[in-house]
Amino acid sequence: MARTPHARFDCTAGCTVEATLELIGGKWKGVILYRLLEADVLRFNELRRMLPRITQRMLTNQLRELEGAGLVARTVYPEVPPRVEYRLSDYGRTLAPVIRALKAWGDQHIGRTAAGADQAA
Amino acid sequence: MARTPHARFDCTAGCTVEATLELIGGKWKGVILYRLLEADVLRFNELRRMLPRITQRMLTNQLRELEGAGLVARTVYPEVPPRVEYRLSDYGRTLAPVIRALKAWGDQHIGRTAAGADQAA
DNA sequence: CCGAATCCGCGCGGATACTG
DNA sequence: CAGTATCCGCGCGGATTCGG
Repeated sequence: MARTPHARFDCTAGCTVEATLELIGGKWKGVILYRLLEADVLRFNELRRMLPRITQRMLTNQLRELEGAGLVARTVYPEVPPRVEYRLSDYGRTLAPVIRALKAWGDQHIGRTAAGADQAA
Repeated sequence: MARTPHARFDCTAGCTVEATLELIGGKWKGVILYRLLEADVLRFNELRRMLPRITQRMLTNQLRELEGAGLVARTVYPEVPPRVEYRLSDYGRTLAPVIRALKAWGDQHIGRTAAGADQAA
C-alpha cells in the first residue's frame, strides 16, 4: 500500500531531477544502493560492516525508506538467530544507470584520494 | 580544473557515490545544475523565476556552494542595475551525464505519477 | 537587480540503552 | 542478529529585513 511512495511533485521541467535526488539523496542511500547493486544480496550486519561510519539506527532508517519507496526488498527468515536479507527490487535495479553514473563521476573527479578506492568499474 | 575543491573523503569502495551526492545533493542543486545545463547561461532572477519555490537566500547559498565546488562560474557585470550571470564551468559540464541520468530516471519513473508511481517493472 | 544579515523552527542524524 | 526507543545537538532551510 502507500502507493506513490514518492513525494508528490508539482513537476515542471527538470523537477524530476530533484525528485530523483530526493529518493536517493539520503545521507547513506547512495552507498547502500551501490552496495546492493554490487553484492546482489546482503544481510543487515554485512551492510553495516561495509559502512563503518553508519549507526544501526540510520541503517535501519535508510533501509526502511528505500523499502518504502519500493526500491529495496526485505526478506525475513524466521530463524534463530534472526536473519534478514536485503536486495534491490526490480524497480530498484532500474536505478543502476544512475548509481553507476554517480560512481563513475566520483571515481574520476573525486576518487583520486586516499589509495584509489577500487576502480573496478 | 586540476584542483580538487571537494572535501577529502576517506573513500572505500563505493564511497565516491556518496561524495558525488554530497556535491549535487543539496536541496536545489540538482535543478540548478539541470537548468544551467539546458540554458547555458542564466541571470540570477531568471534562475529564480524557474524555481518558484526557492527563496533568494537559498538560491544564493546553493549557487555559492556550487561555485565553491568549481562547478558553476559566476560573472558580475559592473553595471547599474547589477547584472550577474551564472553558467556551468567546464568542470561542471562533466556532470552532464549524471544530471541526465537523474533526469531520465525521474521522467520515466516519477514524471508519470499523479496517481501511480508504481514499480510495475 | 543582486545580494547579505538576522532570527528561528524543525527534522536529520548521532549516541546510547533496551528487546525478541 | 536485527532491530526499537529515547534523548538531544546541530545545521538546513524558510521568512523577513536591510544594503549597494
